[in-house]
Amino acid sequence: MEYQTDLIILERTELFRGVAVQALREIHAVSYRKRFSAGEIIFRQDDAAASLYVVSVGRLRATQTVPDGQQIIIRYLGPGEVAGYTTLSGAATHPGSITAVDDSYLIGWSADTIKQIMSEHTAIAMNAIVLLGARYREMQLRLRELSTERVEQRIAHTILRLTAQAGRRTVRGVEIAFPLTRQDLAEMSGTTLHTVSRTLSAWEEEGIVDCGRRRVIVAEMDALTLIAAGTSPRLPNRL
Amino acid sequence: MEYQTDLIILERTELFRGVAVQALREIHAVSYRKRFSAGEIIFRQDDAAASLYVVSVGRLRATQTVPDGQQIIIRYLGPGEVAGYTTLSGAATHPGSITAVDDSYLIGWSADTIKQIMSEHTAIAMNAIVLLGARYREMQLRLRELSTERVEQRIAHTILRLTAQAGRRTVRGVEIAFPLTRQDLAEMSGTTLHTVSRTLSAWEEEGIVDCGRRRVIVAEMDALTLIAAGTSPRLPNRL
DNA sequence: TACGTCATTTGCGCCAGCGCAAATCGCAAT
DNA sequence: ATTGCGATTTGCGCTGGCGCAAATGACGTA
Repeated sequence: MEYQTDLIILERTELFRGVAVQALREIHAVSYRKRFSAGEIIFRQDDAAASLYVVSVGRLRATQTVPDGQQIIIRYLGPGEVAGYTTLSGAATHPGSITAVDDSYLIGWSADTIKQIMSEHTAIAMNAIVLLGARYREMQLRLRELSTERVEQRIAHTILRLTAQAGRRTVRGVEIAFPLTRQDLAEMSGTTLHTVSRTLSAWEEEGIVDCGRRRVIVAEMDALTLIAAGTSPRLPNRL
Repeated sequence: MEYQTDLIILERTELFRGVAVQALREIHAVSYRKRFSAGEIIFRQDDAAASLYVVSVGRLRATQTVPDGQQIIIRYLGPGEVAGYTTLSGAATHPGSITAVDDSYLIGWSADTIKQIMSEHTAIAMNAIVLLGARYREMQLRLRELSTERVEQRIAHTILRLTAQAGRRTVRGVEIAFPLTRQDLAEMSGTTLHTVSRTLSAWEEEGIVDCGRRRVIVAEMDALTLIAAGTSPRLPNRL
């Protein structure tokens, strides 16, 4: 049944979209399965790029670290998403690290295998192009946000992005479906955990969010969207 | 001879690397040539992504604009570089604008044509993946810089990147080979033209750079590299 | 040569958000 | 329960760098 599950994941993965089931079986046959516990490191920054994974179960976090210890979070990866695109694009080493934030099962291929697969299946190469294009565009957007918006807007955008990617409807609102500290939010928004904390407290007071330890629930999506757009009334002393 | 020149450009373009000359001729045969004067717009943000260009002669600037008029510069494109990768990756519209900063000649293909070409030549699809991967990594790097570094370092990084991309050796140092305002530098570094001006003035005083109207020459590459790395002595009142 | 336009420089004041530090809280394990 | 650790909150002071505005300078044009 793991076999079944993995096949279903592969079918749904952007990278393998439109590939015939028969081909998918072959691709699956040359893959390997690997388990990582929460906190384990999948790739370490600057390690040789030797494999590519698709997340089957769990969640990963991609980060970039600076020598002095600071780091930023590039993105989170959920089921069906691809970790290690660097392996596709032929770079020698990983530009960042990838860590499991939940216990995770990954489906993997060696660099050679995946290149072989791509050259045999044009559709997959095309999918890779689409996938990388989308990520590139997302980065452009974030770069723009970071350059032009103030902290409150950026935090709002970050949270909105997370709900879109891993939101779960609950009675109290949309919950981000994995543990997330203030520090994490700060590393995604380009600020400090202190500022995130203050901002969330203010929003909580207004009933826009409802959050606790490592948990964020968005109660009023619309209000958050307004803040993200920068069109919010901008209360004189929101903080 | 334009035909000759274009073929040489295509041969050297990352996108067509490793493609047989014969195939390249065919690819060239289905392309069109287009001239843009300095200041003309090649793509407008949110326009339909209908074509892809390779720069033959000249230089382009890719930007992203926010409704309120602010913009950031994503990158500059010189001879041999690809404008409109969005067309490759199947997005409906351009995520930003592209403008000619010098008089430029571009070699273009329609969206359908380029997709056709890619599906016939796997090597080109692979090149596209490499190309997008490199750009994605560059964006990750810039995002990290913008999140973790202070203005002075970011400006230094920006200038170093530009010299690497379009540097020209002169007796006075390495010159950035196209007109570049303080505002442009600001939009690449995530700051304001005022701060860029102040910073350059300080550097000029120390003999690190030598710049004028729309022109930057780096006299002491090493000093700039140190500043970029954040290891510079950090004079108490550098500004 | 004079003029208009655009780029650049620079002074000055201010404030968003950072850094530090201390207190509190919540969860898990013993 | 108790203890311990990590997450979170919050107060306080400071400052990097922004915003405004005015002056100056460089270049193209008539």
